[in-house]
Amino acid sequence: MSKNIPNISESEWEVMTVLWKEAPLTANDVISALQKRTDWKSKTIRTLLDRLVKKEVVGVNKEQRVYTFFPLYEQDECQRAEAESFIKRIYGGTLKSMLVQFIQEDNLSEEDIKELRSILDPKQKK
Amino acid sequence: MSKNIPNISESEWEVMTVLWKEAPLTANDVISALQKRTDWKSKTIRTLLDRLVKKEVVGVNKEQRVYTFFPLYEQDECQRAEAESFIKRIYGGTLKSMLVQFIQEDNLSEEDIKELRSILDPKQKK
DNA sequence: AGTATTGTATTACACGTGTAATACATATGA
DNA sequence: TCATATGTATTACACGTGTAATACAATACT
Repeated sequence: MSKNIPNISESEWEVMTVLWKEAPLTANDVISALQKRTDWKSKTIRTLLDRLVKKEVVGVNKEQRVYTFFPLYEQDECQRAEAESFIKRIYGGTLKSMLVQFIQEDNLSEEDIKELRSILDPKQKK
Repeated sequence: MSKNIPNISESEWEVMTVLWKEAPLTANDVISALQKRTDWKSKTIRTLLDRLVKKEVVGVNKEQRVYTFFPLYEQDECQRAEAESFIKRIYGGTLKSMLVQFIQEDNLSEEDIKELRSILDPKQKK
């Protein structure tokens, strides 16, 4: 079982996606990447990075004068952790009830449904 | 399109589930219901109720001396709103990628998958 | 009628988060 | 060598949330 992953706030999550795409990166690398998508000031992003380090979600290499940062958890495991707690909180624990709602409320196109079915299919012949 | 639903915090969500199950209820009703599942003090629950009222997620009837409370949004729409923002935040926007992960990581039993497939099926013949 | 009880209203306080600014140290360029 | 730029460290501050406690008002009991 994966250990307890600290909470990652919404803004922090943005930072993580940058590091998950590529790491290690310097603070400036992260700042450049994020400033393409957000209007955060560099100091703000720096704060987020520091908080992630303090939370031990991000590691830092201080051997050079300019530090480099890298994720300490895989994106998958963080997503799974978030998904589990989300589903428990909002749907009482079952992914199924969530899916049911999505389907019933017609938020999925025929296309989507076809795709979902094909994702499920291979599992059949296990 | 459903209007903008205010943010409902984790604890507040607990309160909402009580009101969604049955409403209107007095504060004491809500308190009793929640104290079966949590160890919150009555004052705490009262605060949560008041905050929900202030946020206009819960309505209150003050015609009697003892107020009664009731939800102003359906559970479904709140769930959908949460789900959408969650999926966008964590999975880049597609329910599919979330499902893929769940399936690939073997977090679904054969049973679950069979059920999901049967939920998807009826839609086929639309 | 006076007091205890029970609801409602107001206030509290710490911690996380969003959103930085300021201070400090070191390397770099003039 | 001194000023400047650039990176890191520290500090700030408001708002939401978790978690209540205290104050106030009206009813109910003695």
